[in-house]
Amino acid sequence: MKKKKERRGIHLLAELANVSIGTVDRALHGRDGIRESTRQRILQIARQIGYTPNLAARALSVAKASARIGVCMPREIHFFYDQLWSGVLDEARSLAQLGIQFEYRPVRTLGEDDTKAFKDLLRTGVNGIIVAAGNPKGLSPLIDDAEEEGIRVVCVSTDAPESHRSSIVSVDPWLNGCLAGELMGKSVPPKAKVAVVAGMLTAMDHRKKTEGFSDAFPQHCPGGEIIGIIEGHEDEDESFQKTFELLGRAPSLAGLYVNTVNCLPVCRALGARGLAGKVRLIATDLFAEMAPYFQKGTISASIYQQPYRQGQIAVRLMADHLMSKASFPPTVHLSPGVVMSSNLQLFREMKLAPVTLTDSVFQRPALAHD
Amino acid sequence: MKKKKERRGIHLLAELANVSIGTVDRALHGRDGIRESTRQRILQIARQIGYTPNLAARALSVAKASARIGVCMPREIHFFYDQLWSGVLDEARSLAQLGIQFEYRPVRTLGEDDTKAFKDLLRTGVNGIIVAAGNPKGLSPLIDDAEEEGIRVVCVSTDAPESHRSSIVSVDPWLNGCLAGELMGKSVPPKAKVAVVAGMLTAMDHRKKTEGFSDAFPQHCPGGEIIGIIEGHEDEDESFQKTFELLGRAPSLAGLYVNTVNCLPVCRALGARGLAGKVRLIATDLFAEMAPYFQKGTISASIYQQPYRQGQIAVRLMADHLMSKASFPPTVHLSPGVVMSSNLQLFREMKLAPVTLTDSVFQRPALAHD
DNA sequence: CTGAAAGCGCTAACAA
DNA sequence: TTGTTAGCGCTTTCAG
Repeated sequence: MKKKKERRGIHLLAELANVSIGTVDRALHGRDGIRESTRQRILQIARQIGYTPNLAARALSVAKASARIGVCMPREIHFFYDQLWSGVLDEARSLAQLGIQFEYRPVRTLGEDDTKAFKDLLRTGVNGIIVAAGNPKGLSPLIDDAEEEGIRVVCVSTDAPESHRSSIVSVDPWLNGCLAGELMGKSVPPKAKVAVVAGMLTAMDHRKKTEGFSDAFPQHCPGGEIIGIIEGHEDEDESFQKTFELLGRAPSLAGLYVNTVNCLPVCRALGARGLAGKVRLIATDLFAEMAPYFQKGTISASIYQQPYRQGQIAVRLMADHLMSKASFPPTVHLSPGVVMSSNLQLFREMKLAPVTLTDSVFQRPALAHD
Repeated sequence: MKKKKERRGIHLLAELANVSIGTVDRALHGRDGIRESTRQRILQIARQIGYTPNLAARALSVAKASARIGVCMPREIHFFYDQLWSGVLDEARSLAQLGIQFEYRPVRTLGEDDTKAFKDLLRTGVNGIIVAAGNPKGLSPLIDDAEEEGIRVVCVSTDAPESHRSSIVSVDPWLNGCLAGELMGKSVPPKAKVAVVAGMLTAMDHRKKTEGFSDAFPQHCPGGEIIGIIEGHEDEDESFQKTFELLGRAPSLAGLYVNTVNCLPVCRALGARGLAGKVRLIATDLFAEMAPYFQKGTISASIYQQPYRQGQIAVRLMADHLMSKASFPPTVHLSPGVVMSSNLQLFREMKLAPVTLTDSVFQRPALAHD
């Protein structure tokens, strides 16, 4: 009696359909050079036995000819973007082992030269691009061109809403403002007067956040009023002075919402007026230097945009598509986190850079969370 | 001129060290049957060229003999645990393709028969176990035995702190309570009186949450006072009645913290007293039926324990260890999320179960977030 | 102690 | 239109 070897995967299918694995491959991948009837028969069987491809084998097989993902995001070493990069790089590392390659084109600051970097990526022949679109007008036509040629584009953190990008991973800025507004509305007394410190209202992101705040705050604070909107233009001195001046002018101010990362000057202005802890300050994003202000109670809460996860998810989205033809969700809107002094220490921004000791040449870096 | 083929990985090492790939393998894996000097030489070279193993190839090669992970968690179809299961199952699915197998032993409710299920898993010969330790006293010795034999145990959501489990993935209950306390303290006026609705204080988890709340609340509400702690014993009627009664007794109550998932009866009691929206209600966890109470303002906020991510992370931790000898972080404490009406819709509990259309037999399910 | 070789499931190039 | 075959990088077994 001939001992029949137990076959699996594509071989099993071949055996069941009485064809060769080559034919099975053609059927599964919609390649041509196969009779339609055979293809249907094979697909039918595949469905019946619940066939799923072994991705490890596929990755191994295609090894070099595999997918390449281009990444274009701001470098700006502090604050938000280095976490975004961490998320991307961590995820990239674990995908590298599945044969996916990465091409990085950091730009100095958001929107600076990003069209150039984007074109450059196109030229090097990537299959997908992840981009923080700081400059949507300039980028949109390029994105459309790329998509036209089948190169999928995922925006991360900053959108190019007019373009035909495949997906956007971000915290919706309007909602971000809403959450701040709700939190503020619930933590100041009725009829309270509050103000907003923005970067510059010409930036879509800051405008949307301000709008969200203005929409939500009155709903949660009966009779509440927004008595001022300051533009700090991301300048330390300007932010300080304008805030300082506002605090002088409106001594009854109950709350301040800073919708940019630049909250330190505002904290100092509050301190200088002796109002630290008196005025509810809701900030945006998180970085180590904010910690003391949380502890002193100067900052009441911060709306955290989960940069690490944004990076991680953008990469996974693209990789899942490239590896398994997964379709893109049109948008992935993460919920912003609320940071307060209680949970402050749990955020990765507060951790010392971990000592990564590679105690063995064949160890993968440990899983990171955020 | 003979065209020399470009070698990679283990073959490259072999070539450089002038040995066969078999020897390289022995060196890298600390297997015996190799002279110490050869091993050192090979490791040295590996380090120099920055060798990293191709995990896809490894997975493919070991295919069947690969790792098996056992999972033991409550089934309880509603609320928290089905999200925990989703996280586990989604992550499991993508790992299945890398040759990792899963063995599931759901228990009916937390702590029920979990020692039996755990023993069962040990018997089937898994290499790692993920368990929601509802019954730490019973489980601890079993966990210790398992670890003794090299079977790594990761607790998820509920800890067995006395045991030698390799890691715990959870939201720290004390901190959970703290965050609720801080949020409450900041959203009621000074000298406010608030109360806590717990499940039963004999449960460690509920006690810790209550403690955290009691620690944090007074710090953030000058003169604030906790005037009552109710035990609802997870019983709808009891919770309703006790809350209703409390609200009658203490009409000046400004806030209520419900530290169990069972907040609906409390919402109803508030409604019955005409206090919905007047008393700040901070709940715990999230499920679809809570939505209308958010919209009406009955529930001011909820502390979200990220069950989906807990499951996901526990699985990844174990897989990374089993596949790449990654070491376990002793604890992974996630930050709880704050759910308010603004961001409510972004949580997976609020989404309809998505229609997963498998438009191709070889498609992977799309990435899920939380 | 070390080398050689088979095979994991899949893709791609070539043969028939 | 279909079949055959050579790898992808690694583990494992069997010979030397």
